[in-house]
Amino acid sequence: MNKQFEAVYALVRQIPAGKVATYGQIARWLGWDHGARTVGWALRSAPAGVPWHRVVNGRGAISLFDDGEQRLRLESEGICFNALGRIDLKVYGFDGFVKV
DNA sequence: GGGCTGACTGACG
DNA sequence: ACGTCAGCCAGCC
Repeated sequence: MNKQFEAVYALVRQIPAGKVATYGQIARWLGWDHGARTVGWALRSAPAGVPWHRVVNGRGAISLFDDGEQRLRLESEGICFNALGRIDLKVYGFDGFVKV
């Protein structure tokens, strides 16, 4: 487990229920201006306890192929999807990350 | 050490 | 708003 990975998990854990964050947002928060992909990769190995389902791509859509499950989890947390199956980041976007 | 892959993003048409 | 192209980062052959 790398330190940077833990930083990602720490940030994701800060996302409260009913809110979501984007890969790029987390990436930039960590200083990886163009390493959003790495964030997704870190989440790929995310340990239990990390609400990875609250992380979506910059367009507010689920990039993961198992969108069925992820979407279900988000909806059970009070997050509504629009007709196009995307999340309104202006409403559910979370930006209250705190440095650890 | 070299090259490929991926849970992304921004720009362009 | 959607599809395509190119760029960046870290891990795994």
